[in-house]
Amino acid sequence: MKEEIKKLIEKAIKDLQKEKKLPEFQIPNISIFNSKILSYGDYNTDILFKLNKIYNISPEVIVKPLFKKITSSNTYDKFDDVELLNGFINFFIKDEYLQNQLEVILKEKDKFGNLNLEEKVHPVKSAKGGTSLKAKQFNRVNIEFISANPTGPLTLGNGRGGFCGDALANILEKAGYKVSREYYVNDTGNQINKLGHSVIGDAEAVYKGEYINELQKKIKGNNPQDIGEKASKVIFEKMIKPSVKKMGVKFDTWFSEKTLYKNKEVDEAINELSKKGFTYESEGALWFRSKDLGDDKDRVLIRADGIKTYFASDIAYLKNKFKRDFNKLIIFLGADHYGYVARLKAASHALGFGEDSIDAIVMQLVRLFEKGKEVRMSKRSGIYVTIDELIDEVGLDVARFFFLMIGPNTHLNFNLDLAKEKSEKNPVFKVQYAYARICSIIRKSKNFQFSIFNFQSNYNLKLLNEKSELELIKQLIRFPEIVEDIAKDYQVQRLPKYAMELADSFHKFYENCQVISKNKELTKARLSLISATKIVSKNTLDLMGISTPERM
RNA sequence: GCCCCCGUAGUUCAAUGGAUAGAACAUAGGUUUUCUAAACCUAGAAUAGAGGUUCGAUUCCUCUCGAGGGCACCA
Repeated sequence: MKEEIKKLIEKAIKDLQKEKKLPEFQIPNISIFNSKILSYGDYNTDILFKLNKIYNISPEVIVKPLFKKITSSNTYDKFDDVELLNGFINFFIKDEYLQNQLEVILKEKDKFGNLNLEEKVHPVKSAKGGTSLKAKQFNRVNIEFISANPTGPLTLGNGRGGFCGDALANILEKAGYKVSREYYVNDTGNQINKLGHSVIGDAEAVYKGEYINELQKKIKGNNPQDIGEKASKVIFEKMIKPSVKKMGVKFDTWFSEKTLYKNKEVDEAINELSKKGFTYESEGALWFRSKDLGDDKDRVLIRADGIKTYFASDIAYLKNKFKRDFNKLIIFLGADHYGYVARLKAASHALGFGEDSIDAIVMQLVRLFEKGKEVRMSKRSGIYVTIDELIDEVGLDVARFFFLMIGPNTHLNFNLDLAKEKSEKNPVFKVQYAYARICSIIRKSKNFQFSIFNFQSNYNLKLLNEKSELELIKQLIRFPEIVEDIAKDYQVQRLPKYAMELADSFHKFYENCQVISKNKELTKARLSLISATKIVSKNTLDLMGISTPERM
């Protein structure tokens, strides 16, 4: 709907420009809002303010002709009213249009909300000022998340990134992108050595916890590197992979850092940077000129002792991803890895891939609180809550909803006791309950020869004219808009919020309208409505990876 | 010291620069002979502080206060 209003306004402005009633100018991005207040319609736009601000077009000049243009086109097959108020244009959707949308939902079913966003990518301006002819398409997306070192169990922080990454991947797929989920396994390097020391239990031990004690029983020896590798394999296979499975996340690729070394890709990457003049030697080490490319300082690729840094393999990894033909990389990072962003973008630029091919989503850390005081979580101290513990305590659905509700920029204060208590009152149940209620009604409706699978277009949907019925349909048609918004700004928390609003609208409808009644026509119309609601609820919950119980 | 992020109701969180700042939990009260009361209805309750930009600021800018993270030839 938002898209249609946008087009309507764009066309009106263009027409006025053709008629010389408006000067030529590039039409800015037109924002369409869901109105918060009934009297302001269903949707509204602030475009008049924008035109005034950007092009200094005084309202007197534009308001009347534009408004006339909008209202004179065949607008009224969709709107009851388009009105001008306080500088906003408010749109009131026609009931009939809403009622007809149910048929669309019932036909598209699980495909309702599918988009083709990659076709809408804007042309890119080149550095010289011209506009490049080939529109840049970010349609093959690689999304990397969790990527925790194989040195210990997955923590709440890993879980947060995991759930958000997985949900975003689902949403991007829904929006029409080809998406690949990837976990980067740092199976070589210094931390493996430290893990070895920890298992041996010598003076250089850094990791602590029950699992280290367990590993000590199984793995014997005194070569830290050797033991570290063995231990990390066990951790990866017996802890991380099962946790990921428990989280309901499926990765397409588990990418091993080691293979980058085996295949000489690290050397190749360094050579390429050197050839292009982005490196120099100093104090016996090889440096990358990241400072020239927007980073705080230059970074070491090969240390004076000949060991390649983690960052060197990171560049090789970056190159590898682009070589696999991905043109958009999304990387979820914990706030403690914030420093990577600038150097990764620098590396991407140096390798000849645009900086805008990489989107780093920095998730703020999860902080653990107990009895009002913060407990510092760290794998090294052995104090942390694992994602397994949380799922065991509250269940997967609650855990997912819990993390998805919170925006990535928010510092999350976590209290396990509160989470347990909250699990019984978690809003996810309100959403699932709505779904179960719908299923229950449909089960009871068998006598009406109604089925979602054979919706008859002769059902009289015009009977759906109660306020709560129309409000519910308005929620339903917002679904594709929500998918689009999230695909663009990655703010995953909009999805659980929408799920709650949808459930809310359904529960209100349920209180006001009896679905199964003696009135057969009305019953069929209302069954159509709740069936459409069932579809959209399921589509929403599926994107979040949350189950849809038919009974509760 | 420099960089990033945050500060919103008693609590946990929302709000692409838009109109009267939303939920949930908690608190106080109400609703069930009708399709599931894990629901619905009602009430109270918030933008850390001071300036600035704007027709309009929770949102952008500056400063102050407060919390967290990052600034390695570690990963």
